[in-house]
Amino acid sequence: MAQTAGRAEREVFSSYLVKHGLKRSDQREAILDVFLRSEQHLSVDDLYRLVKRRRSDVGRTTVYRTLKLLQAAGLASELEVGGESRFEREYNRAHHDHFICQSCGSIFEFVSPDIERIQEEVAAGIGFTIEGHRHQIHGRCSKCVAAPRARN
Amino acid sequence: MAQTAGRAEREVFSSYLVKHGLKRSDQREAILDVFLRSEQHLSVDDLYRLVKRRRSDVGRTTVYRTLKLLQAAGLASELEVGGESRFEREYNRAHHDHFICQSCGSIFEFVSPDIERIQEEVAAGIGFTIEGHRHQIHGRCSKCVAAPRARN
DNA sequence: GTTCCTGCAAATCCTTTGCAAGTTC
DNA sequence: GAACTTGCAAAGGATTTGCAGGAAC
Repeated sequence: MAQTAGRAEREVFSSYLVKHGLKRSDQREAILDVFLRSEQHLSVDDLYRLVKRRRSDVGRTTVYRTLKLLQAAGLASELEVGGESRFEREYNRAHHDHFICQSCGSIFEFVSPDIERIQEEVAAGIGFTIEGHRHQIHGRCSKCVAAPRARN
Repeated sequence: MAQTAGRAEREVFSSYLVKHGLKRSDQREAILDVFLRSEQHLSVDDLYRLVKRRRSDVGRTTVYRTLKLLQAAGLASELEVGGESRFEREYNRAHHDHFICQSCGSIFEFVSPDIERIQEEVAAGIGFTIEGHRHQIHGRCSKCVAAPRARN
């Protein structure tokens, strides 16, 4: 299942490399693999540590470089949470925004066609052409509201 | 007018200092002054350079430190534009979000009660309690769409 | 006088870059 | 074999911190 889920992405990455005259490497495959299997919204360091467990000879630099490739190939997208960069899968995923719990750090995704539409209207009102947006809502998730022993 | 506009803020800052056992200083006054008079959305460096013009003996460190105080006193709030921290006046200002033109860099503010309301509804749907949010829309402003010679 | 402030330089933190050695095609 | 990759160490850029001297109260 996880294999299947990642197959398309692996092919996209392969094609991207070929198309740009780049080469495959074990490190790149390990990083992509870990990225695809892991939970969403990992920081560079999360990813680095996870990959390191599998191949102790991978350097942070390569993780940074590979993440750039994954972004360029449309497989990963970056978001910023509390001043920290995080990455999530991007391929074939619909646009969405994020709720972030200040207490436990968990991230929930949401989409609101209404908000998207109103954005367009407001933008049109001042002649602004939208190319993208970033919408993060922070607060407390239901668990943390119920049990208010905050993590920090 | 500018004087009048800033008077309340100057008093808030004074009270904040007294209340916390802190002291006034010429540097702090100069920084607050420049901050209040200048355009919105300045970077630390913008502010530093502007203050430096008036008092060449002000250090970057003091600008950083004073900005923290202004935030704590509720006079300034931080936003992040393209990986760069920027600061805007916060005191007695209504909540608003930002359009950012990728081409010329200008920032427009907007508010949509509808979006705010829908946010609350979506949040309520998953039992999330909102404490704040950050909503930035990027694209091209009307000027830059009309005259597509981009700045960068 | 005590406590707080300031600027400088040094230290962090995160990310990128130069480079020599190793891989891929 | 030519071109690309890698990891390390060094360099960068933004922000913070230690500290000795100076200012405010």
